[in-house]
Amino acid sequence: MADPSHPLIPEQQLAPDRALPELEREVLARWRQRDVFAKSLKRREGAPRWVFYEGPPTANGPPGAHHVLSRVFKDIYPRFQTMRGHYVERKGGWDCHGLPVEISVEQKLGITSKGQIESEVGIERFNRECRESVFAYVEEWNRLTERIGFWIDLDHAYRTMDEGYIESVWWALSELYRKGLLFEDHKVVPYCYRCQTALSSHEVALGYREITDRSIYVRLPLNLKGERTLSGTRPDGSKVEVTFEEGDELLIWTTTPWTLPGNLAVAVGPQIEYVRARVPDKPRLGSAAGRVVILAAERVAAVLGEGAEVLGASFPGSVLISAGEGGVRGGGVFYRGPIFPNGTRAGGAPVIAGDFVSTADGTGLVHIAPAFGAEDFEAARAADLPGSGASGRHDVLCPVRLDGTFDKRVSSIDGSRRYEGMKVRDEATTQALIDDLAAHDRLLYELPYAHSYPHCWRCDTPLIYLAKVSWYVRTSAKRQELLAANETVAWHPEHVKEGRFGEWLRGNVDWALSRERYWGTPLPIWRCERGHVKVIGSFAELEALSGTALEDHHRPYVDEVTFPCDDESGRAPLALAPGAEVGCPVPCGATMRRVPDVIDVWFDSGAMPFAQHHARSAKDPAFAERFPADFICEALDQTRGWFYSLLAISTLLFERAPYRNVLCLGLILDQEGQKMSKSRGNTVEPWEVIERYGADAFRWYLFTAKAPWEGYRFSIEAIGEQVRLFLRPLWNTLSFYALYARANAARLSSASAIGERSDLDRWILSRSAAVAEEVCARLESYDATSAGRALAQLLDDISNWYIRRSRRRFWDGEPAAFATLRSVLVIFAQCLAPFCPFIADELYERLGGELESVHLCDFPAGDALPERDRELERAMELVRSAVRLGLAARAGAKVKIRQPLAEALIVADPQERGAIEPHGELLCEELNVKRLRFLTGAQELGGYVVKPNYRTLGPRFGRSMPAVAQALAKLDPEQVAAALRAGERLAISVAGEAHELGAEDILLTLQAPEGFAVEREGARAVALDLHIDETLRAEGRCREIVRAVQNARRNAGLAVEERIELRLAGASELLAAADACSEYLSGETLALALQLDGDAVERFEHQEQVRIEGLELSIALRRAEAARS
RNA sequence: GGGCGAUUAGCUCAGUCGGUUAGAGCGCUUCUCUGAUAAGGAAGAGGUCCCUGGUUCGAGUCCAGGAUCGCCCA
Repeated sequence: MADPSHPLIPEQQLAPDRALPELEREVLARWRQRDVFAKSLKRREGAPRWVFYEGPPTANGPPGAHHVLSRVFKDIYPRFQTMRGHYVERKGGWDCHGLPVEISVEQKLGITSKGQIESEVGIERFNRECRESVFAYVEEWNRLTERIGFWIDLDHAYRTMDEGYIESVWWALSELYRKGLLFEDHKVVPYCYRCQTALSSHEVALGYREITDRSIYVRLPLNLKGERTLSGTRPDGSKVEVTFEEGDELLIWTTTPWTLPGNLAVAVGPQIEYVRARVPDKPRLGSAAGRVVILAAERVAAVLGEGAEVLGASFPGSVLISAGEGGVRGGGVFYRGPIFPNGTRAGGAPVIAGDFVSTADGTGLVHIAPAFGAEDFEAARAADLPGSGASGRHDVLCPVRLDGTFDKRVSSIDGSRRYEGMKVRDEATTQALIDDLAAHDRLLYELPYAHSYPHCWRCDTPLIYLAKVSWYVRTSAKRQELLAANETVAWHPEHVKEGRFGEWLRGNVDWALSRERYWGTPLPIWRCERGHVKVIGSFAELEALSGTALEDHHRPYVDEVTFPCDDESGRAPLALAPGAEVGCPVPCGATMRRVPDVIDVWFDSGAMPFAQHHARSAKDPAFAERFPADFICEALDQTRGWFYSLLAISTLLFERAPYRNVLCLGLILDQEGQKMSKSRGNTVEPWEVIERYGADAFRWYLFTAKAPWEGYRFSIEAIGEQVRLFLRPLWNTLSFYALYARANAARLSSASAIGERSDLDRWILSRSAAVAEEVCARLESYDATSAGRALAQLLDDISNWYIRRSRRRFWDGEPAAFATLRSVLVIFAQCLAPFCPFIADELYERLGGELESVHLCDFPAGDALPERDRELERAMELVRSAVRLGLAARAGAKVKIRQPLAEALIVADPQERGAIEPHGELLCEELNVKRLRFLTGAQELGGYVVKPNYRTLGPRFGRSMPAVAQALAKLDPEQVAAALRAGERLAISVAGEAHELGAEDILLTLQAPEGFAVEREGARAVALDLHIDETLRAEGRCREIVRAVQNARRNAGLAVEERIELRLAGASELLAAADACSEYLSGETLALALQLDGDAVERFEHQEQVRIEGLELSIALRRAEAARS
């Protein structure tokens, strides 16, 4: 049995320059062969679950660097939690439905419009093509997933297009319907008339572009004979009276002239102040000069120019309002409508209230076309206008057809010309409308207007907003519940909770579910001609009703399933046809047909907690055991995507949040901070990174470069740097261990006892325990970044301090050193396992780990860790700081480290001295000095500077702090130092008052003197005695010679443990030095024979000439074995 | 236009509760060490902590306003 605390002799030497990608492929093969992932799960069967949900990607395109990002973060925490003793199932998933899939198929089939799908291709073939293309890249996804070490069960991945999945979604929808949370309504949606489809919000976001539209100011004459005086009240209670006259005009502004034929009303801000103003006589105001128009007081100057005459006092918008909830009011004004004939009755059109009206631009009066704007729609409906689809009505005035043309109702103002068939956003149409307004004296003027406007991201057609019928989930009714559920979630980063996500929930609107598309989960809603609705919750239910069993519930098959309506209410509700509310037979008996829409794909993925297990009940154990998730992780853009759809569905169905922790990831940008995109050509291909540097390097970079939600400035070089800084030194540490363990094989394998651990051993063991604890705590709180940085620090401690300082002991084959290094490396491998699963496993394997893989280990914690010795850790910190100072002092004095010096003077307080002194030998070696001398006072090394400790004194003295600082500056520093050292308190006087200061209130800093080999840091300093006597000089030379010989050995290609014969010749000073230390020299260089003479050294096969302190030295050496034979 | 986040050395990033000399790594220059290391050590150059104002004895840190960038939304 392999005890990690005992030395182990590796079977083979490890090349220091081992190619990591190749190593990783071997580790992968080992995992496969040993079935490690399955075993890691098996080991934890019956343990408490820690639940992970996979947010399903779509596999119809190749995976990119950002997918690697999310997949490695989806890997590290489940791996960690498994090591912590949890049972962490990881079921894969694929998002199959949706527009991106449809579009790739459209492109493949060479079609460009929705119409062609039905007329030329047919839904059956189209969906078959979709089904096939969904997994076009699934092989590459699988390959990459495995290669980056993302352990997830792809063999049992859920797929949103599977029959079982769809049935679960149907169940969810029928539940929502049962709870009254699924309903049908009009809604204004962004719409592409070329593609003839509504766009989802994130699609709209893709297409914003800066364009210049023609905006116009339009005058709408009041519908008024003579004059009329209206009174009103301001919010502050003051009364207002204003008289309108025949000929007064409402002034509106629009950037979309084509929406005017849909006009039903004008909205004003009830609390905005308006005025009657006379249009001045200016060229551009042309024919309107002298007219009286009504607009917001604030906008007069901007719209009419400086100096426009304002008639009378201003009045609040509420005065104007003529229609509101419940229909037409008593007061207010009307204007002559419709602006363009549009099939509605001519007469007075009302003024209504609009909260959204602003005076930032325009006139403060907004023309309202309910079918063409979401705000228009809401305002008109709130005012209960006919033609707004208001309560109980389904008569939204929408004189535009789905192909983006006006219908036959729309004509020119005088009725002379029909606009039917004209595309609404065509320039010719805009021109015709403007000409028409001008010809009828309605136009004030026109103004180019540059703004950001959404376009279809596929075909670049400017979008229009159009009222359409859609099915909704009534999420807004559960807003409080959604917010309460959000409260239970730990977000990483935290600000998402109250910020982006919280804001989104607070502004929650109902979830528009319908998509007029083909490849998606069909909406399970059937309706008869009389308007009765049935929502089907299972396939069996559908079969029972229709007698039809389907193998595939996608369109078009499901569209063909019909059944007689069994409604027994005796009423035909609305039937979508106005005025169709009539009686109905019992049972109704009319044919029920499916509503043709499919559902938003976000509903698919949001249903995954239960749908992935084909659950159709909250009590289904397969679901209930795995709900909610402990952890999910996706990019930040999922806030309104998956994060929301999961929360909404779970809250509405199960009244709780579906996840406990959410990790949000940022974007991957290129080096310049630009978004990566194929068109920019700045993408970094994952495979390139992996093949060059390996998956561990990629992972390590992503984990440790920065907080993952901040986004990455990513380049392949940045990953190379991580190899150089972390993975390579790590591998070399292992390689070092193997090298010396093998060189000392005989001694190590025969030694039964490890022997006593040195301070350094106990120090690195304590450090590794400290870091293991920290890594564990950080990973528990989803902070891989600082966990990884702590590990990097530990590696530095191991490799650049522990090993460097212990080289001699490794060289001598001291079992305690090997045992220590091995334990430390095993702990390191275990801590590193979730981060870099490949190299960690290789380390563990090479170190003779007890189990088949590091990934089957428990995370090192508690009794499994070496004992902490915090005092030792602290002492070593002080020692290393003294070393830093000493080395700096040497550099300052330009004395090489190889030259021994007699003495180092250490200034330290008694406590520090107590910590450093036991490690004096180490300090001497590192600084290459013979002795240490400790000084408690700084007298010999310059003086002290006394500074106030603002941290303690600031709160105490507040604004008299400067006086305190002044008082302290006046004291004699040496006396202060002496007094504090004696444990006395210090009396000072500030503004005539006496105060006492303790040691904690004073900072003593050393004043560094000029011209001495002294370095200081705070109150510590190290100085060096620079006097070099003959003994020291000879010793220094000897070390130079040793180094030269070692170089020669290396140049000769000798292995570290090979013995040599050595001959030196040259300057007598050097030979004398070599003679004086011949034992040391032979020992260091493994010379069995040493000859110092001026003889012909050319008899040995390797020789070289070097200069030491300007003196010549000839070195000749050969293998000792060669000499014997 | 609104919300969220970011802005610290040439580059990539730390910076705790506000505490008085703002750090690390990379890169650069010089030196040094080395029989594990593609490494290590020292010194140097390099900073308007985005700007302006405020709070405070004291602001990279807190507050307000602004700029720029990114994301989300209109």
